[in-house]
Amino acid sequence: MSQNVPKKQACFPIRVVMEMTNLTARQIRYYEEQGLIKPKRNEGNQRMFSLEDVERFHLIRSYIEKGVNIAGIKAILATSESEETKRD
DNA sequence: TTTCTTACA
DNA sequence: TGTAAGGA
Repeated sequence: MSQNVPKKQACFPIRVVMEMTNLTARQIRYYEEQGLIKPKRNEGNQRMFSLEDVERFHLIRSYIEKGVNIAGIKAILATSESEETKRD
C-alpha cells in the first residue's frame, strides 16, 4: 500500500472531483474553460483540484441545477468574490 | 491506466 | 453535454 508521506495540501485528480461534485469530466473542464474556476496544474499538465476548488464546484453545480447559465454563474461568482473583499 | 486538448454532433 | 482521436 502506498502510504501518505508528508503532503503539502490535499489535491485530487479530476476523477475524484467527479465523484465529489457529481459532475462529469466534460463539465468540470468546461466550467474551468469558461472561467468559473481555476484549478492548478502539475508537471504533467494535469488539473490539481483542492478542497476549495471542490467546494466551488458545488456552488457552480447548484446554480446549473437552478437553471443558471455560464454567464449568470460568472456574474454570481464575481459578485460573491467581490463581497468577500468588500466590507464598507 | 488516467488525464489532456481539440473538434464534431 | 457526449463522444472520438491522438498525445503525454
